[in-house]
Amino acid sequence: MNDYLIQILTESLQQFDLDEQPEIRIEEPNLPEHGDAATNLALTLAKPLRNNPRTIAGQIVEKLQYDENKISAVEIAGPGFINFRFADDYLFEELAGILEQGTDFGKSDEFDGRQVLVEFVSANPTGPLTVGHGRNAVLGDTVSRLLEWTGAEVEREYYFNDAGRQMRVLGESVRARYNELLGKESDFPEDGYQGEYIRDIAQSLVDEQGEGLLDAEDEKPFKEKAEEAIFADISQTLERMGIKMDSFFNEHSLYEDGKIDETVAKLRELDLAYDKDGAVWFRTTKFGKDKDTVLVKSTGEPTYRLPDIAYHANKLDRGFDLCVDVFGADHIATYPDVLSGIKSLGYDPDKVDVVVYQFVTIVKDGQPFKMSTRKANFVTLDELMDEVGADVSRFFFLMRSPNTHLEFDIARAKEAGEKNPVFYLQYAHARICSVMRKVTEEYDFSGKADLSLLNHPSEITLIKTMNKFPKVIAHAAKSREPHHVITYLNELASDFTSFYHDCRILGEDKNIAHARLTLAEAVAQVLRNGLTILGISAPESM
RNA sequence: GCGCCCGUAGCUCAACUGGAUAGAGCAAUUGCCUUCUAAGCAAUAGGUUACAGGUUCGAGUCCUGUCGGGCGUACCA
Repeated sequence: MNDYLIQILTESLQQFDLDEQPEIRIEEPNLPEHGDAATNLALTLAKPLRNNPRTIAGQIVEKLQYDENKISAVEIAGPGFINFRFADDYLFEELAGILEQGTDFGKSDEFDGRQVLVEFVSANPTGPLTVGHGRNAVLGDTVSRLLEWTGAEVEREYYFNDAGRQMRVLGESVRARYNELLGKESDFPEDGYQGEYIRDIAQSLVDEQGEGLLDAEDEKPFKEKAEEAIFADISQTLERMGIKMDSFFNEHSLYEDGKIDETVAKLRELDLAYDKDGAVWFRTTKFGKDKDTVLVKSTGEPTYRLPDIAYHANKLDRGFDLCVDVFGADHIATYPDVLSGIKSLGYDPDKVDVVVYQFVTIVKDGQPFKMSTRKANFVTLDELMDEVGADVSRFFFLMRSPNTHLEFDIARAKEAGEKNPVFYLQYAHARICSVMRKVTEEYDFSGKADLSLLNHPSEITLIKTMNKFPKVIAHAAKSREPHHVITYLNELASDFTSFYHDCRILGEDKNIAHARLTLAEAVAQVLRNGLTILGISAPESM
């Protein structure tokens, strides 16, 4: 419809002597009196044409030729908006289209054929995933789903590093617990991981190896065991949330294939890297920073920035058209350096895009809950799902814009009723399924329903709301903001329940019942498609 | 100090990226179950969009400044 409006408006614009074609934007008015679609075209033309917007709007409308099967009215309103009203026939056609498209309704070709890598979670295996990782994981997965719905081919990747200091400390922590379990002296590392899971891992080592590791040369066997156990745990947690990674990328491989050294060498060639005080520095002052940044410490160990640059170069080498990174606001500082780095190396930084999300605050018993992985004072994702389930968890992580702090009120999420917004959507779906079951017992429909019988305001509103779905998905995908889908589904569910209360199906005349049932089926389809994108189930009964 | 993000109803948050009278949910008040799920519907109340300027036909949205909050600002990730 948008394309059609733009087309007829463009034709009408030919009456003017314009230097360049203005961009025509169609928007949806927030008041129903203002029609179904509107354009501010006349307002933007006021300046170049040096005329009053209302006069221009009049001239545009005067010459406008439109199909009355699609548009029933065109009005000029306010300062010079042109408002369009859709014809009912057009709406009925669209409604029939929704059912024809079925599980594909909402898909578009916005990102058609593009190869996209979405990197997310990327937590080092030092402990169970926490609620903070949860937001990351669900955002990454849902952004992936959105991109898939808009035509992209998506690979989900998990980036990790099992070679750094964190992992060494992890190994030492396990070793200390292991010794402890065997009644030996242990010096638990000062900044060690204190969680109970460390003891469990140590215990399994005792079970498997007995005292065999007491005189191990270093922490390596402990580290390896921990990594294995923790990764198994992480994968299981992700699976529970409906997340399946396509690839795991170990930072270590960048050292093995020489990419780290290569990156430094290239930066040196460009005079963007230099030695000072035994370290290698990245000339970030060239990119507008007030300080240069260390790439390789004097110990010879790179800082995280260097592998990050090499890793992104690697992603682009693999031929992806777009690389999306999902990370928390605390990592934002490295992002400009990575972009500067890959740009210097000759890659297109526009192909890298970042979803930054703000922190999650868990509210337990009305009190904010401070978390720290090392001190083992956290809420794990598994604990969260034990409490509220995967559907509710996903929904809560997605319902806010990534850019805003997320307050996760466990008590509220646990209420299976009114206060919990997830159920509102699922309930609407379950209700439709229930009606469908009952109606098909009572009636015997054959052929297609006569949709022109739908003329109640609630019915018309519902159809219009459904028609917005593909646009919402495309917008959410482009902006990488899944919360738009939730906002939309709430509106749809709300419009449906109004319809449900205003218009009965069971007990009505057969033809009306058939038309309304068809409408309800379409709503169920859209709800299902939307929930599928969010990774939330659509139960048939509750 | 500097950089990034944010400040919208009592609370948690939207607002199609500059459009018309700023919207939902929760909490509050009031109606509605012998009829397809009341996990619901309808209605009322709640606002100087932190503050002060500016840009223009038009600002919650853009620019400047002030105040308040979060996160960075490590040879930690």
